[in-house]
Amino acid sequence: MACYGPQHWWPGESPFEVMVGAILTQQASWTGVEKAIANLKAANALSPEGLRRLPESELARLIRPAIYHNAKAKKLKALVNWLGESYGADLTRLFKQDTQTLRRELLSVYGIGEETADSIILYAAEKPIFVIDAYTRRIIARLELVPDNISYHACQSFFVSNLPQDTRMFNEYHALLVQLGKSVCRPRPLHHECCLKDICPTAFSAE
DNA sequence: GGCCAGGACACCA
DNA sequence: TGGTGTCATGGC
Repeated sequence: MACYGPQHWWPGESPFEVMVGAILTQQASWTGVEKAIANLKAANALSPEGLRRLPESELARLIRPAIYHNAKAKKLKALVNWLGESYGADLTRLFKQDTQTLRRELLSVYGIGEETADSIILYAAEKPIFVIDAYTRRIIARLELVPDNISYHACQSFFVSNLPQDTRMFNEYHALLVQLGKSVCRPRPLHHECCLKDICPTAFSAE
């Protein structure tokens, strides 16, 4: 359990940094995302206003290590423009809405899909919602807890119905799933699942 | 040199 | 509505 202890996942220094990271990490490794965020910080542009005043081409150049830089520059521009126009770039105003309203709002923004929206809600707004990513799907499919072709919503419901509604729990559980998912990529036995059972045994008793 | 990583969107049948 | 193409870096 020690090696899978508290993961301190999503190392963003601010909610806005988490939001930017959530978009940059789409189909990308975190190492590239870290470099892109470092570039934004160095350019003093890691803020809603900072990104808004940055030309899209320059923004794309700065986030180049995160791959798909042109597409993601467009998405980040859409995010900060929406934030400015709808919430005066005030994240407190955005996050004080109830979870489902916040989710609908985020999903209306170009470039934010279900996983990205849920990541923002959990890690930036710190509201209890379960993030379903490729690793999570891979693991529960391997464990035959759900059908292979399960939808995002159904997969999310599986965890929500079996876990306490606790932000820290969802945060830690998701982090552990990603760590486990990386292990599952290699031909390694699934004894790691004991870590997840340790946190919430009920999730694994429901088959 | 090839594969793949913490997705989302546009387009088409 | 579901399947497919596109985006397009960097580490291993």
